[in-house]
Amino acid sequence: MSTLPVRVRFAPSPTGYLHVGGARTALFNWLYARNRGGKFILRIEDTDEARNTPEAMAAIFDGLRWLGLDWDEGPEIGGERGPYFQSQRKSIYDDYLARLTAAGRTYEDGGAVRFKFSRQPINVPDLVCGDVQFAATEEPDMTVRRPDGSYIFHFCNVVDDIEMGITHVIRGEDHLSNTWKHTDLFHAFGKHPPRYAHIPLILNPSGSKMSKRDEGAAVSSYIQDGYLPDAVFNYLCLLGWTPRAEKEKLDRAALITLFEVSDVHSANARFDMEKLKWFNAQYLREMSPDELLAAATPFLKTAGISTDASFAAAALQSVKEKVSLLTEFPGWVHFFFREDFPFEADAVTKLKSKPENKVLLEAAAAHFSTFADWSEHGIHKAIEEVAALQSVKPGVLMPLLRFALSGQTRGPGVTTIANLAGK
RNA sequence: GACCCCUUCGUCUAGCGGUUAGGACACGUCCCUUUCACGGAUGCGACAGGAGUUCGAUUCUCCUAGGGGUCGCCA
Repeated sequence: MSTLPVRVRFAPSPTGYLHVGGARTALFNWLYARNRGGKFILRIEDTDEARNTPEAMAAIFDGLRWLGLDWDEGPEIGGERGPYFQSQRKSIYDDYLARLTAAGRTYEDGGAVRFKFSRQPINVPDLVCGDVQFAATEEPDMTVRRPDGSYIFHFCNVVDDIEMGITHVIRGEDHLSNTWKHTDLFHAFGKHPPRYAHIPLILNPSGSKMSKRDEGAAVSSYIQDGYLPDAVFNYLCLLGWTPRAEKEKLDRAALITLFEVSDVHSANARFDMEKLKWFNAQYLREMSPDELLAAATPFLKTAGISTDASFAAAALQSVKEKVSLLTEFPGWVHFFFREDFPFEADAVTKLKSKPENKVLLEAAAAHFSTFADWSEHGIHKAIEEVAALQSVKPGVLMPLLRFALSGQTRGPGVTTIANLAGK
């Protein structure tokens, strides 16, 4: 048994946005490397100059970093086997092409260079799909270099995997049908192909491939929509893989320990935003007040709410089990931070229709103004006293007070609101 | 069209010849409760179809159907 140190790579092309499927591929590669004590390499496949954009490049880096997928070799990090941009590796490709030509495996065709397939049956052993047999091909020989001297994906991909010492290729199943071509190339170079693991695709809720128009296709959308990286990380793991554990909510350390690439399924999985939201809510709830304040502040700021107030962290805590996304916080806590908060129109009409409500509120206000013990306990006691004086149950007073204090019919406990808002 | 992968509740899945087919999300009901939630309990709900192998198929084989993917001088 070979015990080569594991070297895996994520090789995106900077031509659009970071696709959630790509992120999941990166995630599985990362998990595998971390589980095996190997290296996770980031390689940018930017051979198609016309389609590359700086924005797409930034989206890849930002998305991976947001998810906590740090790379051991690659852009901005460096490494022994660089450069890690294919656009900077032309001389290496030239060299490999020369070898192929010396072996009599290429020919020119209209200025382009084609690779002569072996036209033998090819077996692709796959850690996920098992042995996949491909009959001798009848496809036309594959172009590896364009007339302008630039190289084609399949060629660069194989050359780089050889040069970078990649031991395991974990990638989307959409590449499975082309893998025999890569195997043929490896053989032509006199190399053994790496171990392959083709992971299932992520489908949209209607069962077709996720595309830019589908909700949640871009990793950036999760950042914007108020998801937590740990929640997305956890959920993505569960799409195509079931950790051998009693529960589904698992932290990174546990996921690394449990990860086993041969446990990955071979069937495609549909994306379920509701379940992701559930995970997000779970992770939100276990955040400390400081962590939550830090995470939610940008979203509150966007809504025009400053979190400088000393009670900001406590205000967020008071509603954290009511929300699933960071973007929902402003709608739940805005009244803590401003004097002119809006009142729900329907509720205003409904409450005003009962004249006794006015009497009750005025009585409460009068009583509160004389009350000294402004703690949750003290406030609760005061409310009970007012209720007793007015001969109603405290439960009648609570909704009125909540509405007067917050303008809403939902929210934290009345005593909590009153206490945080201050006398 | 050819080739490749896949097929268990609505969704993600457990299962690796004998199970009352289990769990999670969602949904229904009940409890808790000053609202909204959380939480707890409970319910609804699946082996695509057909042959074969076997004492016995969700599980193994084949066929059909369906879904997805690949067949570029895109990656």
